[in-house]
Amino acid sequence: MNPPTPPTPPAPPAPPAAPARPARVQGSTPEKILDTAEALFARRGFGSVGLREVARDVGLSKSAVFHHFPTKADLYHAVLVRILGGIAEGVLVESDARLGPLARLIRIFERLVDALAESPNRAPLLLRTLFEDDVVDDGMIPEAEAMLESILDRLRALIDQGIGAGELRDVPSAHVLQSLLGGLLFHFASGEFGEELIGEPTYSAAAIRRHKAFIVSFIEHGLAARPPER
Amino acid sequence: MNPPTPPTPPAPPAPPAAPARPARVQGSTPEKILDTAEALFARRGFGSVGLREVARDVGLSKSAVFHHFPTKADLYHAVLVRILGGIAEGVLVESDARLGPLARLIRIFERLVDALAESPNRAPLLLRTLFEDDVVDDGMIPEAEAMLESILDRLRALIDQGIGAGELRDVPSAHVLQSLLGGLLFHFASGEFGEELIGEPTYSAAAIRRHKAFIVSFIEHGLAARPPER
DNA sequence: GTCTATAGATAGATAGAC
DNA sequence: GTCTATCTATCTATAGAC
Repeated sequence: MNPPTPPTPPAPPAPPAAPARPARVQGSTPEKILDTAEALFARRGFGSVGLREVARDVGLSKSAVFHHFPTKADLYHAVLVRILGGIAEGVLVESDARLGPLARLIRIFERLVDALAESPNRAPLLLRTLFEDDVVDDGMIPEAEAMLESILDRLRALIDQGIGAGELRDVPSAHVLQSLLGGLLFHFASGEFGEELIGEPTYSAAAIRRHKAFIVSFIEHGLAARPPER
Repeated sequence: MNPPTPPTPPAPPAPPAAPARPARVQGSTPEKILDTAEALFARRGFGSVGLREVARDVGLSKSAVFHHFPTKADLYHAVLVRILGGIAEGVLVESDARLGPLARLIRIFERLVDALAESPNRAPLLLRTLFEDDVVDDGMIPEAEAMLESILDRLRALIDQGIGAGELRDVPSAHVLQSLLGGLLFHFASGEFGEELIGEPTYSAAAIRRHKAFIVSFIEHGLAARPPER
């Protein structure tokens, strides 16, 4: 628990000269605040996180945090928008037009899995946001809502195209998308419960690979009109 | 902010004589508190609900609430245990032994959908509990954890039996169960977001029917070794 | 069993010095 | 841009009268 660290032992408030460990919290002060707040909001939700704790973890006073983000809601929204941006990046990219809707859908969901696996904060925060009425649904964050909508529209359009092209069974696309997202997010958001259930760390390479395979398998077996060629 | 509170307002705290509407909040005082807290916790989570609000909605003082439930965590746990009991009831019942594992699995999931549809609080509270580390995972509520485990064990055993009997494809049962639960819960927990996406009230008879059909369809097409006979 | 009163801590947010 | 000090409101929880 206490490695010697001979060169400069008794220096807990390290001067900003040599960052001993290349910790995650780097970059500008707003970025540091966003990183810290993202982790806390993802773990415990909007209401259960105090700005006192955020400020302490960043190494600032509460007032400094308020200087960068005028309200707690603003901070949450900034965190959310940053995460949605990272996810939209992987989803909204134009895919190879030579592929059919089914193949494109599979590719996009593979990218979605990768995007969610990139940080253990993304899925929990997104899942919370989608079903916590308080924070998002008050219509106060058009930016985040527009980003979310564009992602969902893209996915739903692909499903509808697949149905139209006869590649997918005639399913209620919105309903399927909703439940597919639920299963997708829940895996990465289920924390200790999920790890206990599946018996390995949620974000291990093996679990991510298995989850991607599950999502693809669901699309191929549960949605595709014809079973995959093997 | 300060309504005068005349002697007898329009009578919000209806006397227990004639229940004008057969409202949900009836029964003993602890039951009333549980009903109220359940709705609030489901909507906003543990940390964002104050006992002040619970007490106000019940029509009691905070102290009266504390008399029945010594701590806020105790109240949450009581709510959780009651919900898990209602769900386990539908899941742990012995099913017809003449049916194969696949048919039994489908029946149990149909009952699970019904159990979650019974109250709009069940799925949100359960979903929250499963991925909020704070409330449940501290190992302080063996009762709820044991109930949850028995439900999950039952479902997972059925999947494994189905695989063993050749009725289901050889899938990682825990992983599939996790994602299936995620999709199942998320539909009923997604609130305004879900209603906007699928375009109808989540708990409407049509949406419930559609969700049940989706779950069954997923099992039949995505898990069963052979496609269903039509 | 329910109440008022209160304790002690913390919440989000602001003022103003530096 | 960061700080200390402070504001007001609320938090969980307790004490004690009735």
